[in-house]
Amino acid sequence: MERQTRQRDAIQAVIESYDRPLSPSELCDAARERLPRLGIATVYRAIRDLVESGWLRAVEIPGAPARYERAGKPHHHHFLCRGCNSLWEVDDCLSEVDTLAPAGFVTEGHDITLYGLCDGCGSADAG
Amino acid sequence: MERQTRQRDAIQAVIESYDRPLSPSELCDAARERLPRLGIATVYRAIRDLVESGWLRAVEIPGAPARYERAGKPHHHHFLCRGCNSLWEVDDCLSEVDTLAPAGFVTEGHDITLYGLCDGCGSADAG
DNA sequence: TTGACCATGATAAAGAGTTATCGTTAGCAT
DNA sequence: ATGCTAACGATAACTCTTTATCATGGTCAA
Repeated sequence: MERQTRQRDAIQAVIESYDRPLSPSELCDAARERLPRLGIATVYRAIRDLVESGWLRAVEIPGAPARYERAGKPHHHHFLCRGCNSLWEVDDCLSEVDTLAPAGFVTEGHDITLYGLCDGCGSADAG
Repeated sequence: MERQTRQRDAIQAVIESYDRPLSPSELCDAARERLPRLGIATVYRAIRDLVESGWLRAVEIPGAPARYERAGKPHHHHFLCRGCNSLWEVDDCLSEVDTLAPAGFVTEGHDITLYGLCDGCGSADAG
């Protein structure tokens, strides 16, 4: 990533403006509000370069394509809404999870994913 | 699944004999030790039917194809080894995780996946 | 034992996500 | 302003997993 283009400006601006991780297609759709002709390949290229440079971080989720969020945030986890399929941040973490592995196993990290309905979908569902 | 065949016998026996969830290809490879000509399509058909009947359960993992384990086990989580790529069971669970979601969110379940090196790979790595 | 028909095995095809291709556009140093 | 060339956009191709196809074989009731 040597040249700063309007496309990458838009992609980075979208990442900064959202408070939750975005999938490549979500990211593309959001950036197209500024640049309607933005191609999905450009989004993937930008993601690759931004992850490589340490600006962006991949968030892997069970049974779904990876989402991406701004790197450098404090340790946290995620909540996947089955209503709107969007991924939300959960600030807290139970650090004790790293002690759960059997004896002899070396735990290097962990992922916690919560499932359910987000604020909006839970309200809509109940109404 | 109306007829009990040698193929399904072998597939179910493999599931019973392993103490960790298996991916379709792992399951196929293991069952081929008994039935060398076993086809991957047969494995997928058996998995579909066994999940449908409630005998087998899918385990979703971040960034990897689903694994399958015997249904009906007590609630537990998993450990993914980056050395041999196999998935292990972790018996304990911190039930407090269901309280982490933001206010207004409805938590219906959770997944915890630990990452690192299993007993065998950790020892091999260290040596 | 026989025979209907379900399951199998090999392989093609589907699907979804991601990457490569290539002619064109545009960022940036000069 | 000019020119080099990285980046773009459209789309084909690829990867990997999963499902469909269909002739053949095996199961199980009679």
